[in-house]
Amino acid sequence: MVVNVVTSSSFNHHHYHYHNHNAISTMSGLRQYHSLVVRLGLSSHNPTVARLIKFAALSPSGDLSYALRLFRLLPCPDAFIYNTLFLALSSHPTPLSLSPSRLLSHMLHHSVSPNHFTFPPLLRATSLPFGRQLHSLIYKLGFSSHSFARNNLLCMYLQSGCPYDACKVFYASLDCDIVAWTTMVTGFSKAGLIDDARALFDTMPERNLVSWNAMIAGYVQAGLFKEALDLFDQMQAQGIEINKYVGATVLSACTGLGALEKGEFIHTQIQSKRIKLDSKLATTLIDMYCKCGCLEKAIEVFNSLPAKKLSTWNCMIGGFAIHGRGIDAIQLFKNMESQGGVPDDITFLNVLIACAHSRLVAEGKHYFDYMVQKYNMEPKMEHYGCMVDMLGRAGLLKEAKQLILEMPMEPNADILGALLGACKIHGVVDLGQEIGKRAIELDPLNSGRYVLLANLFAGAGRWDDVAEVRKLMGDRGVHKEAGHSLIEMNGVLNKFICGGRSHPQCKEIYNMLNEMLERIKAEGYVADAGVVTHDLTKEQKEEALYYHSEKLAIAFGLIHTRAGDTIRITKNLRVCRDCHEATKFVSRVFDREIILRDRNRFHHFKRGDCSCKDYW
DNA sequence: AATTAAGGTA
Repeated sequence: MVVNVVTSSSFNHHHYHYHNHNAISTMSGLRQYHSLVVRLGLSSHNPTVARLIKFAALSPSGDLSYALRLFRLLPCPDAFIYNTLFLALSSHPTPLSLSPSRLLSHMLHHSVSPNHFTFPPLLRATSLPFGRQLHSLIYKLGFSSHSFARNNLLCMYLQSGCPYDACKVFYASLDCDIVAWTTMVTGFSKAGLIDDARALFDTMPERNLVSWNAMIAGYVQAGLFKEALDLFDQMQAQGIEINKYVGATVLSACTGLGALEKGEFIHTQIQSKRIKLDSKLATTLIDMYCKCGCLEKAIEVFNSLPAKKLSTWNCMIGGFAIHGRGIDAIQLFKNMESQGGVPDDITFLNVLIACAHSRLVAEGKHYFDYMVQKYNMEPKMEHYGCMVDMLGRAGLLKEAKQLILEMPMEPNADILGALLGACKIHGVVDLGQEIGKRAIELDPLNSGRYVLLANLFAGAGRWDDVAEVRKLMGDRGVHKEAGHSLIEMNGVLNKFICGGRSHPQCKEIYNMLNEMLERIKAEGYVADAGVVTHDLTKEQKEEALYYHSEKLAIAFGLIHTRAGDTIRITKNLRVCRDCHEATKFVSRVFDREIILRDRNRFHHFKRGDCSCKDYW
């Protein structure tokens, strides 16, 4: 743009002409415009410079340091400009040289009065203790009943871990709006006060889709998936329809439970309402299909996406990994690279998990080196953990131990736990004892390592050591996590615990279970009493095994399906070897495909075999 | 001249 002679009378004309037809869209455009502004002698003209600051400070393609330079050149910046900078500070991820409190001091020192656009972004840019000073300033300046200021004040206290202070503000105000209520519900949930969140939710004077989603998401984040789905059902019963946020929230609840039917129902609603699959929703949907055992459906959704973000690739690679389809995971990784995708540490973690679960040791080693060589990435603790798991499971215990010694960081309990798990699989008691004790000391409240160590001793017949581990657990008040299995049938979730008798169809289920056991025994199944470590008689051990929650769930599944059908079960812990054997027999004898999700991965049982090839 | 509450992957 060329400007020749500009007289004061023609100036406004030129200025607004530019303004209307040449919106700033890049930093280089902004620089050009800035030089024009300088030549026009407008560098101190607040409304003009404000436009520049706004773009530089807030646009994703902006440059905050440039905005600050422009600001410092202004002799008398106005409230709008300060507010714009507060907004920028509140949305900037990294801490800057300019703190919100210094900027506010500057503003007050220059006698610029805050207005009702000042405090909301300022509160979001700060935390305690400065937040308290803002609180009193808001009162002094008379903004305490301004809903935007108050709502952001609540947010500030809640995000600073002070729900009590938020409560004081909240309950002192008689005219809280729906945003304030919803903010409190979210804040309580995030503070772990899920019951208080629900109590607030139940007493809200009005609710909208955002409030419903906040409460449902609170349950999901607390791991209370069943409660999340129940609340969603209530929401739908009131005729409220989903949007993409609620869709994503509820899908992740389905994922947590392995509730495929419900997940499919949500997918159908998303389609019928023509909700666009943005990257978050798509990732959630793919993850739901992966973790509910429907890998083919996940692939279908994945392939239907016109553009794939890194998170989407990661999710799909992870899906192949947990289903034991290591080769497919690697192939997908290669496809991603060939399409110009750049992997991150999660991508590599998923590739390594895929290798570990599919006994692809050479490939795993290759990708572990490759992430360093090709992408210059530093393997994190999790990557080492995965390598230790992979090597250990494959029986390469010495290599696994060596890797732990060579790691640049101190191994944490997860790393040692992975090696302990390998010792358990391969019956290596001495190393397992040493590693197990260290793992337990590092993370004494995790029950899993005690159980693993006790089982390792039990396998070697070292009952005194078993008793010692159990006593240690008892003394520390650590309890073995109770196992349970879930199976969804006609939209109803059925939960079974070991030896449980509370199901309405209890009698039928136990009859079926006994019939099932008789038939598979006739086909050669023998109970593996070695996995039960209590000091019981052989009969008692078998009893305990026979009524494991997954066997109850399978019996229930057999009642409600026919030959050729698929039974899907979600278990919260790892499946035991005995149940794994029994399930193989059931798949053949009763001609069912049984898809079992355990804590770590999927097992697809078909015609007497499992997809994990007994490697898990 | 402009603000606030809700979602996913590891």
